[in-house]
Amino acid sequence: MNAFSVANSSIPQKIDGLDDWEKAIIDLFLNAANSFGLPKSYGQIYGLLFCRNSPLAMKEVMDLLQISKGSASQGLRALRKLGAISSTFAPGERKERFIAEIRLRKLVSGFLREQADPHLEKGVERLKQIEGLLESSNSNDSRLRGIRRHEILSGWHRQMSRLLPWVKMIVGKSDRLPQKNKD
Amino acid sequence: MNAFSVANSSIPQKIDGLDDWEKAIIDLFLNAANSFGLPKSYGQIYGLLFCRNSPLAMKEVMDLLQISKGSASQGLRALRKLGAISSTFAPGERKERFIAEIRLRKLVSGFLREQADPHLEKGVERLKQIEGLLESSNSNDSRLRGIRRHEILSGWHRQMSRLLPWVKMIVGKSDRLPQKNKD
DNA sequence: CATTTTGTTCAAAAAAACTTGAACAAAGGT
DNA sequence: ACCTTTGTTCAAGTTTTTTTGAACAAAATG
Repeated sequence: MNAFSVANSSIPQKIDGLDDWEKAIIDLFLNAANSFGLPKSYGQIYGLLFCRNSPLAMKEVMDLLQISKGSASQGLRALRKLGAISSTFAPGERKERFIAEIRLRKLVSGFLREQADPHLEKGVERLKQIEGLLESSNSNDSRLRGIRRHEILSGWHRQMSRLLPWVKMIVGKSDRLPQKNKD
Repeated sequence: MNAFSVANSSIPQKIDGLDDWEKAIIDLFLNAANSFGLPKSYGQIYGLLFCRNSPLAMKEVMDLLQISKGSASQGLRALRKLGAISSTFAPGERKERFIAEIRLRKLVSGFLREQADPHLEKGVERLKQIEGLLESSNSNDSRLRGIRRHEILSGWHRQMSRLLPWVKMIVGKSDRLPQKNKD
């Protein structure tokens, strides 16, 4: 190993203030966000905070990920609403600093609260609307079909309403990581 | 009620071969598909089939929903892959006819099989990739952070792998509809 | 074999979603 | 009061996804 080996291409790491493994994790969350129907930038932001021990300010997020003010602002706000990140104000400082929530149970329940629960509520309205349309239906065989379908949808709605609380409870109930018990 | 009342605007129904309640249900599934990250047209197609007792051919789907050949073809194929619809060939006929799967358990498990399971598999690869990057990391405090994060992600992966089978089992396990026991 | 029916594919058009950056507001500091 | 820092909002620009329809293939029919 001579002095040149440090410049060797096999040791890339930390080009833009991000380690290679951090980039990989950020990319992982970018893809995950996508599959959850969230904007890619939300995934990047969460991924970055997930990697870090200390809270980051919005400016740092913008610079490290090279995303715009608007994306950073909206992403951070949305993630906080989801309960995926939380913010702290360092004493004396004016700027808000963000940190990732890493408890899976919290992440899942936040996601379900923001995404699934509203749908269940809107579902109730929808069902009522369909009932209404069935009332004012000339009573032919179509109406009976409609009533059947309404029953099926009501059943689904009931089942989903039962399932979600279970999911929220089950995830994270199991053993925590065996290794170090730092918390 | 005189002869004019049948033309009254308060009795809309069945403009394009679809009853009002059917349009409402189709719209419901359109929105649902959207929230599941599927194209709207998939929702419409499923919604239409959900409403009907007898199987529909692709042409009928196209005409009733006023969507293109391409959308209908791709939508029907994708929905069948998801297990959300099944197809039959009427005896003697050449054309395929489609019918909706209405058992929630089947719908959920099909969706998870197609959407969630692949992600879990890709997750294993990702985790290995990150391990790799951590190997070739100069052992500073960043490396330790990386190892921690890798552990956390592994834990999440394990938990999700455990959760999904539960969800598949739980949904639909409960009572079927109380009313008529026609099946 | 020519024709009709049924269905697939895929490049281009249309629509939807996401990101950007400039304009604006609020809160300190000097 | 003025400047700087921090953050929000939103119209316009960019990217991604979805839809369309024309070209193609396969199978039955006369």
